[in-house]
Amino acid sequence: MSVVALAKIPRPSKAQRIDTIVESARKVFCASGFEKGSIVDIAKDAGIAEGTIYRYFDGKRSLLDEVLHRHYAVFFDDVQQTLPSIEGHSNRLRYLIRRTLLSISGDRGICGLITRDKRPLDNETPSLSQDLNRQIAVLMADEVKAGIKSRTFHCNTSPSIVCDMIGGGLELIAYSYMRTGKSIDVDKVTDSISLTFLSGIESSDPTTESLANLVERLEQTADRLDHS
Amino acid sequence: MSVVALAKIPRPSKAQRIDTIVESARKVFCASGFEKGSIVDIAKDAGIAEGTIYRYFDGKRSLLDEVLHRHYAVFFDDVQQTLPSIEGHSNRLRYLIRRTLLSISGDRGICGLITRDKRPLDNETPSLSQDLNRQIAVLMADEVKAGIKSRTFHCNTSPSIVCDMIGGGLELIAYSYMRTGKSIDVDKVTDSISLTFLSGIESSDPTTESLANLVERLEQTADRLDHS
Amino acid sequence: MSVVALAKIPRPSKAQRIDTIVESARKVFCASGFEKGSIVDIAKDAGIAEGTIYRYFDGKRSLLDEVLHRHYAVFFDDVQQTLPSIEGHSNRLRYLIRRTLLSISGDRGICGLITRDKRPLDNETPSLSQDLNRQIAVLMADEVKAGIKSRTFHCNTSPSIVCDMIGGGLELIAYSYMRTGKSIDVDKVTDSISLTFLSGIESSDPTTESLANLVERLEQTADRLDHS
Amino acid sequence: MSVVALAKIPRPSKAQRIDTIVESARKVFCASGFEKGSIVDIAKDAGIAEGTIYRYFDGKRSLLDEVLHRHYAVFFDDVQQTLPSIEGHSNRLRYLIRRTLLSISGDRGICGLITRDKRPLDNETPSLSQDLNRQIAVLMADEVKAGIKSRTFHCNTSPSIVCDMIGGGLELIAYSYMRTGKSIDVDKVTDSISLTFLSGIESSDPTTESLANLVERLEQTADRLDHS
DNA sequence: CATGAATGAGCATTCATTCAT
DNA sequence: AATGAATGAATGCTCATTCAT
Repeated sequence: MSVVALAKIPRPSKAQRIDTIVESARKVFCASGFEKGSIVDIAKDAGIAEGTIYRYFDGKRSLLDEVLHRHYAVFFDDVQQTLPSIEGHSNRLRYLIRRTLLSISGDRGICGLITRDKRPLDNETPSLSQDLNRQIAVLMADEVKAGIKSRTFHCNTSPSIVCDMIGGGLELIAYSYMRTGKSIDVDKVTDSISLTFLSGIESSDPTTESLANLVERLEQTADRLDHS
Repeated sequence: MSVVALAKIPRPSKAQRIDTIVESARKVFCASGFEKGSIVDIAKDAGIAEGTIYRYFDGKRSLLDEVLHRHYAVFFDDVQQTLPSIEGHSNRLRYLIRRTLLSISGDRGICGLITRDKRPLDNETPSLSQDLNRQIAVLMADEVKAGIKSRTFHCNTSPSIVCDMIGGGLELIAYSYMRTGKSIDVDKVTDSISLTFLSGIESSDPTTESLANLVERLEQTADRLDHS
Repeated sequence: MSVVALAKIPRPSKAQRIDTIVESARKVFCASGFEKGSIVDIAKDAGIAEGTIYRYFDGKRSLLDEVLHRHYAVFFDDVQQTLPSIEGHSNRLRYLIRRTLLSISGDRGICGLITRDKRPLDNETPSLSQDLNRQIAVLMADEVKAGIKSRTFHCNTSPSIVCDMIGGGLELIAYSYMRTGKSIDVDKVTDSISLTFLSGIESSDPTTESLANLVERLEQTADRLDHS
Repeated sequence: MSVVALAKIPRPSKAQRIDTIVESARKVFCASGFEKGSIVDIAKDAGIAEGTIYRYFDGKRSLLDEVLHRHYAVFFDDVQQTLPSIEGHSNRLRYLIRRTLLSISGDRGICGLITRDKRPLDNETPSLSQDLNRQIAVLMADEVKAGIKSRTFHCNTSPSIVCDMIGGGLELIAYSYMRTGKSIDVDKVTDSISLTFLSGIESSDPTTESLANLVERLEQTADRLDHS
């Protein structure tokens, strides 16, 4: 190893340091949660002194914010670039669901962190995670509202409740994933959720029934023509 | 003061003691959350010494478990007595949703507690609350499965995902209730949720309609052919 | 040693505990000052755990307050009982000076503590010591004011400034005592201070003297004239 | 941009650097006190790195010393030039008092610093401020001693105690100024202090009494001569 | 010379749990 | 059985000082 090579690593750049710290924070918070994850542990994991962390972050909470921010940033960048290119409110909702599921299944650790530390309620500074989760919900709600306006969706239900059901469902699926570790079949789950809130689960709704009947009559007519 | 009068209160029975403690724990945990609610506060509220609590409970976590257990017991007693008397899987699901909403809106305090301390994940002893929430989910899932079997519901979706959506939706509504304090219109929300997962949000599909038209035209043609 | 005797010591009473803690706090604060004196040191000196201190005191500052309070309590009890029995404003001022000097020379440790931690200026909760020092100043100022009213003292000077001079002088003497450890001759210093602010340091004014001489010569002349 | 222009500022001289640092230290210490004022803040204010400070000063305490030293230097330069030109020990003492009061009221910031951080006692390196205050005391004490020698002052009191009273009084007035912000009427306070230690506060001092008596007897003698 | 990142000891405070009484 | 005093480990955070660059 040449002297030059040695000289190249000794002091990581500011960005590298921050990356190291955030990554260690992510690991520790994911493993122990925000409350139980200690600064000492993060410093140890990063191989630095506790004080160093405070050079880059105002405190524990700021660290958590950065960890979450980085996680969500990827998600929102992707969504903002992709969403406009999708036609149809149903399809766009499908995409949002699928993208969220991918995010969940792609980073089991942080998913657990978000899953646990989501509810502050009394904390002065609410965690970043709820804001971002809320943004996803808003994206979905906007889609539903637009869908209702364009008559794609009927207005028998409240958009916010539909989104609560989608969002809450995704959350529980995420949580189940966290606990069991059983991998998520993204496409299947996306289909299942989409189908449920699009068409419901009732088998005997009028439309479907009449469609079935019509098909049956069509077949009979075809048969008649065939045999004529 | 007579001896009899003295003898009447002197030592509360074991059950009474436990009741006192659990009730105080409920109050404190609801007010401050599990982490921030301290044993000292509970003991003070119960008018006893801290040590006494440890005679009846293994530790803080056990106390929480008992608080939650009692809360859910009322719920499940009610459900077990009412559910069998309701006909139709849709109606039974509706009942479960409505009953859960009532439980949420009826005890804002404990709802907040459950809402916050739901996710342990790494704690040795996982909170009781998830088990009980899970039981509600199981009740719902059973209903959906039975509905599919009896052809009331179609099988294009997964029962567990439907239940995740219902349960998750209820959770988010509960959380929103906790944060805003805005009272829940139980019947309206029940309708909205039921409609969503039963019939979906899609208007009658244009495709289905044109298909009907097409069939009609085919039929007319067939008729004409028939009668020619 | 009997069993009974053994049983008598094991758990010190609440008052004893507090005494132990306050005494240790006094020692530590006197030795290191308030800022540098640590709770750990106090606990160690008292032979107890840090947490125990917090059972009896709200925090570090409360401990200091108690230490100072106890110190001043003796002083003020004494003053309140003695002051009314002394006649004459000069004598009462003398007593206050002397009593303060006794307090200073009698407890070199706490004198240093007060001497050092007297000036908060920006702290939210000002230390108790200034309040109490202020009380002494008020006692003295009241005496001076009453003296002026009764024409014992002339009104060419401001009572508050006289008291500042007495109080400030005592403080510097205390500080000097702290640094050198040289014992204070209480009576001599009392005399010196009293003389200074009562009569000042100017020699009988030459003008006054020559006037006296002149008068004497006039008298002698008068005598001679008389007897002639 | 020419090379010359660049070359003109690039490296401040050692003296300039020190000046910058000391001035920033003065600002920070005055604003936050010695303990709470941090090296980082000083470095930021000076627009340099923390490490640079340590190239010019041994540590935080040295910085404080230099700040105080410079403050007192102006004072002592002035005093040394003015004092010799004043006749009479009383007048010289008056001047010293007045000059000190001017110093106090002229720089409220550093006055607070001195007022607060005056008493180290156990610190390895005692603050410079006491030494300098002591020098003022020495100047005053010299004056008093000389006054006693020349019979201007009587020797019933100790010079050091008189100076303690003057110095301590000035200190308390300074502290009061710091706390209230109420401007000091330099001339009035000077008069008040001077009057007090020169003539005392007793209205009926023996000299005055005997003078009154002498005058009375003089009048009586004159009367007798008149009537003889 | 100057930098400023890194250090790491130090501190006040909290609280679930234990155990002597 | 009940008490509640005592424990002491654990935590987030500060900052004077050092030293590699």
